[in-house]
Amino acid sequence: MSGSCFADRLEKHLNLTDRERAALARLEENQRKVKRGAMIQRANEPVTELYVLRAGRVMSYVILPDGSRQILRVYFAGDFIGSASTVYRKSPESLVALSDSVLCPFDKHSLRTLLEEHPRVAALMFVLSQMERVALTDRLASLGRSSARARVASFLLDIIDRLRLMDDSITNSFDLKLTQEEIGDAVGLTSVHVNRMIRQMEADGLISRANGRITLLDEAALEEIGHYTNRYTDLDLDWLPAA
Amino acid sequence: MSGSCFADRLEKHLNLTDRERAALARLEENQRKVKRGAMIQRANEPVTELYVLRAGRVMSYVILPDGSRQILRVYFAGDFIGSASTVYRKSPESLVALSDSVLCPFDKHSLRTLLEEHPRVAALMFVLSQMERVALTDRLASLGRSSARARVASFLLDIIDRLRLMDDSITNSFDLKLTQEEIGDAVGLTSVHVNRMIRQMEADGLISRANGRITLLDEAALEEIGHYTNRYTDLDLDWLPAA
DNA sequence: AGGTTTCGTTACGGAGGTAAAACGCCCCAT
DNA sequence: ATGGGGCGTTTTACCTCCGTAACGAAACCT
Repeated sequence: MSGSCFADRLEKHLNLTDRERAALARLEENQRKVKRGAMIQRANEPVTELYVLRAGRVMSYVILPDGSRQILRVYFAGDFIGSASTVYRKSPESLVALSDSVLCPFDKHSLRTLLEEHPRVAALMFVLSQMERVALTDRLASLGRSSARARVASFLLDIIDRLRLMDDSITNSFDLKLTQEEIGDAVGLTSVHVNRMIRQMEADGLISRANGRITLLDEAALEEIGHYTNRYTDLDLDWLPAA
Repeated sequence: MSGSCFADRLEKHLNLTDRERAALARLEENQRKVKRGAMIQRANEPVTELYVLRAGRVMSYVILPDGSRQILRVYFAGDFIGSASTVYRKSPESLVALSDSVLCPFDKHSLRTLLEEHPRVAALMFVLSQMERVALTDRLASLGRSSARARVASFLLDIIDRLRLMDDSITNSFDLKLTQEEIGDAVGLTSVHVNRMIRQMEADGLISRANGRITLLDEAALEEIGHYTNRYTDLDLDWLPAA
């Protein structure tokens, strides 16, 4: 239990000092297991905790007053989740586990201690939230005007690129753990239409499916259809304060 | 020219020390005036600068390969813009001035110096980008499934709430500085439909218009229609490292 | 004044939503 | 193992909301 998956993730982008790595690993000392379907945070309820997601899958969403659900983001191991609760008294979104997961909870005041002792970590958190901001603007552009096909294509590509960021062993297939209705709630379509698009993409030889796993057969074509470009690479973090 | 509008903005939420205020004011020493319509950053081109927007209006957008434009956000005096360029080598979005504006540019390495000397500023920047992240998720929810009416209503409310955040003298009317086509590109509609919605809302007594200014007559009804709640208040920043 | 931009309005067509039902599949209880 | 039961998927028919294209009116520079 030595490693910190959060530290591992950050080290994809920059070098950490031993002290920083140790401080980040300390965030993952407490571990809480949750089962698939468990509510981790409920929108509009007070929260004080945030989490490193150590294993599993979690999604965030909001329910609009008309009852429709908008899935905001799917998180994977190594992601830093619930971070809006650092800023807001009440959680702006709900968090639910898509599969059995391991969370490492810590409260805002541990965060304070961490930031006081390791100023550079604050800059890292700024970088992470900028990356997430840009990812969200890409989703925004996708929801604004793109066709159903484009929405589904870019959604799938975004998922696989983020999985690859965490786990080098990912090739071109993954287990989504989302129903077609949930995909619809993520990209702003009904399950009926998501189904049409997926089956069409399958017929066109762009993807294939087998027992829950989706395989992307022609990513270049999907990128074309989805107006997608991977933004998770090509970072410039040289300006970060020296270790 | 003593004040710093960026510092003023931050002080709406928390107390700064004199040293911090001075350091932030230093970011605004260089000022560059740009005219309406001027391109400040172009998507996919290398950038090294970011800006405090001291006066005027700026919008960010992307152009999708099919030619459609998605306006991501409109910025006002006191906003911190182009901040994605701290993380990415190439700007993920374009920035253009909606009115004659005053920008205070500084490069990533000044930012580094600032963060090294004032660790708490890094935490502040984290907070700002979390706030923006949440605002974007609200827009995302609005674009996902909401009707044209809802999109326009929540867009107008978001604008006025952000104006109020900066300027207490704003009451219930503002000069949008956007054409109906631009509103459409922000909320994912055509100008034809934006026009239908605006005229309908005017007929319903929810808004009124006079020489470019829009007045929100019934904000409660607009909030209902747009599924909108103001997220710019009710922050919890007590956990921030002590000054 | 003259041209350009923005606003306003129309008719039509299409992409995607709605509703409903059948089908497959996994899981669990008997 | 086996037979439901429930969830997810697939399919159909119909309909609505919004986009497209086009044009005239108004507003706005210069």
